[in-house]
Amino acid sequence: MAYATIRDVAQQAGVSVSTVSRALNDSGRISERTRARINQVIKELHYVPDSRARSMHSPHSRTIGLLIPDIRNSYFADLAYLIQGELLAHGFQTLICTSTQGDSHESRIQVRNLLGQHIDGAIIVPGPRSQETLDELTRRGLPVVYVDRTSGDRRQVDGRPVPSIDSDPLPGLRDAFKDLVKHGHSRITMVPGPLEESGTFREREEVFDDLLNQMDDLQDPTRDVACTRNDTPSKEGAFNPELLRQWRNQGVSAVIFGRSQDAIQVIKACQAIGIGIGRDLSIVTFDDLPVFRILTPAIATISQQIDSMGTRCVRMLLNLMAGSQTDSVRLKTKYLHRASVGQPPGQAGQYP
Amino acid sequence: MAYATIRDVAQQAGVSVSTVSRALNDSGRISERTRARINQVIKELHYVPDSRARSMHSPHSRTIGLLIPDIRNSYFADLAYLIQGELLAHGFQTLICTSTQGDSHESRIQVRNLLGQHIDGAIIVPGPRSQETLDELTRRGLPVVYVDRTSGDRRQVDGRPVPSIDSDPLPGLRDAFKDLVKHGHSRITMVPGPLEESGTFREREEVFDDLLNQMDDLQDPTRDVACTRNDTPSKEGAFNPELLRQWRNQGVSAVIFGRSQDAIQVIKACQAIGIGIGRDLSIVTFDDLPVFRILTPAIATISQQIDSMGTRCVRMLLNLMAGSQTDSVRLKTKYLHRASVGQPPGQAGQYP
DNA sequence: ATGAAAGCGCTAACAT
DNA sequence: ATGTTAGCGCTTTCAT
Repeated sequence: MAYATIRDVAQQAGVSVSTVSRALNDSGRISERTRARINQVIKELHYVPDSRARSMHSPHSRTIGLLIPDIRNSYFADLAYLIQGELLAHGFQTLICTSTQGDSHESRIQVRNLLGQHIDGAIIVPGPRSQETLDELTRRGLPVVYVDRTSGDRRQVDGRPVPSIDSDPLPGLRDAFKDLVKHGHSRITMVPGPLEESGTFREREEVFDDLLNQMDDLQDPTRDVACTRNDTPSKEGAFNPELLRQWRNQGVSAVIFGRSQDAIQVIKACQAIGIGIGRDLSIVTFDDLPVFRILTPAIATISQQIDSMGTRCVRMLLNLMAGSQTDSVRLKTKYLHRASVGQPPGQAGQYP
Repeated sequence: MAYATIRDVAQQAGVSVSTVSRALNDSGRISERTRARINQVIKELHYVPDSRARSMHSPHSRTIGLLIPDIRNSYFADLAYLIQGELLAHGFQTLICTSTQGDSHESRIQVRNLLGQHIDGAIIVPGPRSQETLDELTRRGLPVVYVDRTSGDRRQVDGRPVPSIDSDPLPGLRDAFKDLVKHGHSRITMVPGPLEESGTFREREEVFDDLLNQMDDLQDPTRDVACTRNDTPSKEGAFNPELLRQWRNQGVSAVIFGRSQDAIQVIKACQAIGIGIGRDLSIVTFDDLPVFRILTPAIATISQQIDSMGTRCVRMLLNLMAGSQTDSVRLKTKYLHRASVGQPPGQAGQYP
């Protein structure tokens, strides 16, 4: 139960604590003999240096905080996995904090905990909590990197913006659009995701709107769609079972989802009431989760380069901690066509 | 960048450090006036007490280590989520450590890190690493609970066994068996999962074998299956694409998976080569992941009560930390029939 | 009710 | 090459 201390080791080895400390850190000169003796004792006593006491001297705790909305989402789980691995490779520990999306009380506690640990930096997926609590972190000039989402134009105490790494929805969204049009869809709508939660969802919606407008001159029918969207009862931007009926009434034949959870909801709902995905309704969603590949039909996705997101954000943070200026990064999204995109109903046989 | 210290607060408030400390801990008597003044200064300075320095006095760090094999597995992600939430509710921080399953070097580092943090206890999903590294934790008499799997009959330094909470495969497996037989299957096999990784998989296999033997008197055909299994080239127990051909040759019409990953592999493989699940091949798998509900056909599962597993293991650990004897717990598994279980090919129309 | 002083486990000057 | 001494930020006697 009782942890052995450096003093126990010193005593047992018949040397002073500082000698043991030196042996621990390879600092200063030590005779091979005493070093061997000390290591011997360390083994015997199963001594492990107390990293807390250790970190009180250096300004570094070699611990990075990772704040993610919900680890149960496989997208974030992947991200966490990658980040923890990368950090470990650089000798840092990761303190993963997941908080229930909405619960600002809980997230406040989490942030407090992080701060209390005197973390060296933080990697954050900004959620709705951001504005309220994140200042607590950035205020002190703690190196922080935003991942997957940006969060307005938050600035650190020194006036520098918090660098972020996220993905540019345009390339993927554009190609998704093209693919849908190619398949004959003219009434396309979007379920962006909870708009109030992150600017990411808002941006996806805006880009979608822009694309619609650009198509305007070429594809008259899509015009209607823009109107369609305003009638949407889910102002929040998340999916809502009511939407299915509405789409049917308005002749919407394709939907793009800004958030995988919503897509999954729709897939379930469609299965329940017998709407054939890829036939009655074509869908595309952001985030290329493993699930989407094994569903029948497979779901077309707009993939974010999650691997490089994970590794690069760590690099960015380490850069920041080293004091160098670090710019925000946008990764390209990539559209992956799959069978969930088919022709609109009533056009069967028209197109290969 | 610089964190405010208790001294800064004391100075600013014009009191001594000990007074501030008292205000922080609600210990001792303090006049309302100074307390208010101190809290005021704390706010102004954004002071957060250093939990490391704090925990050096009490023998408690109020931090629990959580060791899980792979956070990307939604089953473990769920578990981690539940556990972290429950611990937070009890005022504990969770240090989540995920390590690549096989990498014993990495897991050793992780364990070192945990130990260095002077964690108050640990919740562990024992993996292959167990035997080698877990002793490091239990040896000191650190309160440890095993979750989801047991790990041989490891004992702590005081001779007490490490309590574990896992699930009894029998109820679910028995019902799965019944259901398969009811649907007319007589050649059933199992892919238990990586046997060397955990006794859990071995147990599932053994229970499966027992069930086969029990059926022996009643159902002659299942006898063949027992033989089938021994020919299996994957001694490790994990799925292997070769198996599909083999099953076809041997007339295996139903497979039970001890591990969801293997089931997912098979589903993919079947899709690729056009084997119809629930028609050509019936499958059942452990772990009722969300994926299995939305696949078509939906996959029959043997569900573990993950929610109570998550909350109860925390209770067990807290109990242990409080010094009380704690027994191991086995939760019941439950079979959930879904469309992935149909009749064997060639018997269509025979059974409703 | 508050302050002074000792000490938690460790590191980092200073000695020697 | 090793020991002594002072802290790191905090809690906790023991005084006052």
